[in-house]
Amino acid sequence: MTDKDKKPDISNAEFDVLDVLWNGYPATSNDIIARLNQHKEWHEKTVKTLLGRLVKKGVLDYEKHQRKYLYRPLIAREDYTKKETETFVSRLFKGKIAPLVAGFANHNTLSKQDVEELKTLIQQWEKDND
Amino acid sequence: MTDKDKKPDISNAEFDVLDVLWNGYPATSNDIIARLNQHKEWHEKTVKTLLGRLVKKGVLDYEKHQRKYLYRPLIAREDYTKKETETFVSRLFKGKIAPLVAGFANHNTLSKQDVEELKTLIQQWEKDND
DNA sequence: ACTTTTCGATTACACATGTAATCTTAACTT
DNA sequence: AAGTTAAGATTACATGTGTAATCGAAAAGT
Repeated sequence: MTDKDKKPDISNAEFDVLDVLWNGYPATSNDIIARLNQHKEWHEKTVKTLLGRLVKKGVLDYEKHQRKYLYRPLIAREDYTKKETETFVSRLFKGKIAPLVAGFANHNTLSKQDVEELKTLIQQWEKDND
Repeated sequence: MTDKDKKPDISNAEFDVLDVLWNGYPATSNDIIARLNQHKEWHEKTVKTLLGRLVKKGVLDYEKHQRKYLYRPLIAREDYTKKETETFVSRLFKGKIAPLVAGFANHNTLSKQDVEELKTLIQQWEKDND
C-alpha cells in the first residue's frame, strides 16, 4: 500500500459533513450547509473549509455546474462504518462484540425492540452457518 | 457542569498508555514503557510526555516514591468504555446496537463462540426484563 | 459594460497530537 | 561531600483540527 492509498482519517467535524452528504447526494455546499444547520449552527465558511478538506483527502469529489460544485462521497457509508467499527471494537473490546453488547445491556440502553432484532440476527446467522 | 468537569478527551496515543496501565497498576513509568514496548517501540520520552499529559488531564494520578512516580488511573476502564461506546454507537448507528452487530455478522468477524455469548446475554436480558 | 454578489480558494490562528530533545534537580555512587 | 545518574518538567516542532475571515474571479443584476 503506497502512501497515497492510506486511509483518510476523517475528523469529527468532517464526519458530520460527510454524514449529511450520505443522506442525500450529490448536493451543493449550500444544500449541505442548510441540512447541517437543522441540527447545529456552523458558519458557512466553516462548512466550506470542511468540504475542501474532505475533497483534498479524497473522501469527496465534485463536479462543477456553473460556479457551484455538486459534491458526492467517494466512499460508501457502509465501508466507512465497517472499518471504524472494526477499529473501535478491536481497541476497546479485543475485537469481540459480545462484551460490547454486554456493556450496553448493563447500561440500560437496550430496548425490547433491540433485543428482538438481535435475536433475528442470530437466527439468521445460525441458518447461514449451521 | 463546570469547565473543569468536562470529559478529558483521551487521544489515541494516550489511550494506549492508559490501556497498559489499566492492565496493572500502580506502575512506574519504566514499567509502563516496558509493557508498551512489548508491542510497539515508543521512545521513552514519548511515553513520559503522554503520562504527563494524562496527569494534566486528570486521567491519571501518581504518588512519589523517592524519585519515581507510581501512576494509577483515575477513571475505570468500564466507565471509559461505556462512554466511548455510547458516543460511537450514537454517531455511527443512531444509537442502536443491532445494526452494529448486523454489520459485524456480514463481515465474517463473528464466531460461533461470539454467537453463543450473545445468546446467553439475550437470555439473561429477557430474564431480567420480562 | 459596470457593479454587485456569491462561489470556491487561500490564509489565519489557537489548541491538540505525535514524537521527541533538552533542562533541572533530587537521589544514588563513591 | 562531590560527582554522576536518572526521573520528571519544560521546551520543541511539524501536522491536524475547529473555526472562521479575506481574496479573487465568475456569474448575475441593472
